[in-house]
Amino acid sequence: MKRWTTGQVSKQRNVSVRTLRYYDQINLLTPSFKDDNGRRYYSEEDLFKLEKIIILKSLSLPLENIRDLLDRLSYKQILISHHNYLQDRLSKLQTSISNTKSLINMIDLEESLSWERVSQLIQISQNSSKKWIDYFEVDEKVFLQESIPNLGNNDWTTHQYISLLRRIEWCIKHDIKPESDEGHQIACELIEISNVTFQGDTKLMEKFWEVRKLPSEETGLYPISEVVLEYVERCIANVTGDE
Amino acid sequence: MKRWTTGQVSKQRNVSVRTLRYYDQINLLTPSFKDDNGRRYYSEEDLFKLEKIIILKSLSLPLENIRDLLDRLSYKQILISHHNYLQDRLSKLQTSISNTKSLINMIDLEESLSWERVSQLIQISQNSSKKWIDYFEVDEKVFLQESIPNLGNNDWTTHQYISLLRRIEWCIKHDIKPESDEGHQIACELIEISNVTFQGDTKLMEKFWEVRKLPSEETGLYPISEVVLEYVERCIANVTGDE
DNA sequence: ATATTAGATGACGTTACGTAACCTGCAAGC
DNA sequence: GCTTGCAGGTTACGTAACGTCATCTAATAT
Repeated sequence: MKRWTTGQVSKQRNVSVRTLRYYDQINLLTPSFKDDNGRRYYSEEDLFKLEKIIILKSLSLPLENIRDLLDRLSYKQILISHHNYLQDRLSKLQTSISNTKSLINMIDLEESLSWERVSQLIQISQNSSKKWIDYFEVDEKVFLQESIPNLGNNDWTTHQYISLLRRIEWCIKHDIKPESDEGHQIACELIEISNVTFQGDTKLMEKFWEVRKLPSEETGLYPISEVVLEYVERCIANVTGDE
Repeated sequence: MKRWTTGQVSKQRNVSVRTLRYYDQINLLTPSFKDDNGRRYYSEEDLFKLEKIIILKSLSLPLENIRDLLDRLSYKQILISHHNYLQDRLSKLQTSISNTKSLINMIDLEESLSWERVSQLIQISQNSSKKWIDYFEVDEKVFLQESIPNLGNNDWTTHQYISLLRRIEWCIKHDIKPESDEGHQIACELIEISNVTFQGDTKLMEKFWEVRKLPSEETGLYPISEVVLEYVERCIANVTGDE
């Protein structure tokens, strides 16, 4: 049976020796064997445990909780929750990116930017209200989401739409034509989002846009005004007619 | 001229009152006006400054550096570097997700998973070697990258490829046929990556795959063995012949 | 024989605040 | 007039997850 010293584990797993000693100290990961001189030796099982710890830590749950959970969770459970977590961050990131792009565009267009605009856009991407525990209860839901991705409760699409709609409203207000560069960009992003959401299922997509036209009380979706819809259609018509 | 108290700013910008006092304390953001009683009052300019701070903080650069930089950077510069940062994180996140998915798949296939596999896949997505400064020097490069995305130095595609190649090698070693589900999945992901990279330019794509066949010394790319290439081609043939 | 490693321990430092204890000025209600 | 509550203030200590010395020991390399 092989055993590794702190230094070896440190290099292999890319954690500091100090960290390993710390984990020993707080009884999170005690090496399964100790020398007469107090040297730590880690077994293969210990390494697996460490791996678990690293993953759980990346869910940003505190070490104290990890200690309590570690033995009660299977590798698969951990990985799935990790996956949930990553997906969540992905969606938020994408919203952030889209907003940041909008801001940069606005600066280019306006030179100076109005205060409300900035604060509105930035505020959305802030607070990460979810706690780590949220990534666990889901269970089988993941696999469902994997086969029918990004529809319904997965909120990144929604955020994306809302962000785009804001931009469109802003364009309308500032009388920027759908034929302009900004209009072109909006169309492209809209198409991309639709593609991601419906994965090429054009029928489903059309149906979705039909639903969008209904008042929001009936659908529970973010309402879209007639003006915006018209604008969107003109944007897209402009692009698809292009080539 | 309007002025806001700590409490108002706190609510509006979603930072704690303590944070505002702290920023005052360390001379990062001193309100432009103070009461006889020591009450802080923030001007609109102060709020803009706070916004800058929040963005810079999200680049995870320490407050001390922010203090030194704050007045020397325009809003646009900050936003662009922020954008760079977000893009970087996005690419890493996507690699992480892909790796995590692979791991989950492996558990499903093998029930137990081999140690080396796990560690290999996880290690890639770790250390974020980049420092915040890296997001600044770039300047005009961003816009170039925006028009020709994901080619060359942008390393998320590379990571994706490498991760996929690892999976393929693993499949070959375990004698999993390209016609299997796993093979199908690999083909799908390959196609998706290619689409993202080349944005539908099939000619460029084919050329790229030709280049891939050359030995790596000449191209500087990650080398692909003949076996793998053949496997890939069989996977893809299998999918495109499908429907 | 000596120098260099690779390990160990103990103690203090760090960041960006949270939190508790306690004080102040002012408007509203009794 | 008095209390009460609230929104503001200060001072001071606490926190997480280690990083960073300083100092010590055992084993290996030259």
